[in-house]
Amino acid sequence: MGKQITEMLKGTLEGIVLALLASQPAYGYEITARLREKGFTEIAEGTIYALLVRIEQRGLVDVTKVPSPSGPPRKVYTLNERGRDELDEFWRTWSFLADRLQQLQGGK
Amino acid sequence: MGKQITEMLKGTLEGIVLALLASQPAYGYEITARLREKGFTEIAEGTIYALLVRIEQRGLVDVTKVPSPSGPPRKVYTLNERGRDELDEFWRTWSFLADRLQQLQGGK
DNA sequence: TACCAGTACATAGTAACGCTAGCTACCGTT
DNA sequence: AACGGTAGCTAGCGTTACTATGTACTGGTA
Repeated sequence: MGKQITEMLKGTLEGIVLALLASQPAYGYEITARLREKGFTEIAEGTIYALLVRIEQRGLVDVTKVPSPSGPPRKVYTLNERGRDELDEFWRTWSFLADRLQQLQGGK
Repeated sequence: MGKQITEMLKGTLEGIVLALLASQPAYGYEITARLREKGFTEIAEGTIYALLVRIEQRGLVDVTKVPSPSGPPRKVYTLNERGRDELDEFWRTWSFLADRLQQLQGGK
C-alpha cells in the first residue's frame, strides 16, 4: 500500500487504538504487535508511541507501569471514562463517513 | 461534528472528489455544492480549490475553461485515465480500512 | 567475554493535508 | 452605487503519520 493509507489513517488510527484498549488494557509494544496481526503491517512503532503520548496528555487513558519479565518496564494504558466517550464519538464520526462513502461507491 | 472529521477527511476527501468527478465532470464551486447536498456541510470552499490544484498537478484530471452565464468562467475538471486508476486504488485502500474497522467495531 | 536478537519506550525532523481567513472578479437586482 | 450570488485563489496554521535514530533491559550463543 502507498501514501493513501498513510493519509487515511490520520484520524482513524487513534480510534483504532482506543478500540483496542476498550477490549482490554495494553502497552505500546503490544499494541503495535496486535495491529500487525490485524493486518496493519506497515504502521511504525514510533507512530504508536507518539499517539499514546497524545491520548495520555488528553486524559483519555490511565497509565500504570508494570515490570516486564523480558525487557524494560511496560507502560500499560487503560481506557477511562473520557476515553470511552471519545471512542463513542469516534464511531459516530466514522459511521457518518462510511455511510456517505458507501453511497458514493454503490450508487453512481 | 468536531475535529475528528477534519482528521478523518485527510486522505478520504480526495477520493470523494475523484468519485464525484467519475460520475460526471464538474467545477469547483459545483463540487462544493454537491458535497453539501451529500451531507458534508462543513467542508470549506478553500479546501476544495486547494485539492483541485493538487490533483491537477498530479495529472489525475483534465481541465477546460468554460464561460459562465452568471459569474466568472468555470474551470471544469474531468477525470482522466490516471485519475480513474487513482480512484480504483482509493477504493481498494478504503475497503481495506473499512473491513478492519468493521471487525474492530463488531467483534469485541 | 562479546555480540546479537528480542523486548520496550522515546523523540526530533519532515511531509501531507484540511482549515481559517482572507482576497479578486463577474453578473444581475435593488 | 451597493449588495448577494457565483466562481476562483492563496498564505499561514495545526494536526498527524512517517523516518530515523537512540536508550535500555533480558537471555542466548559464539
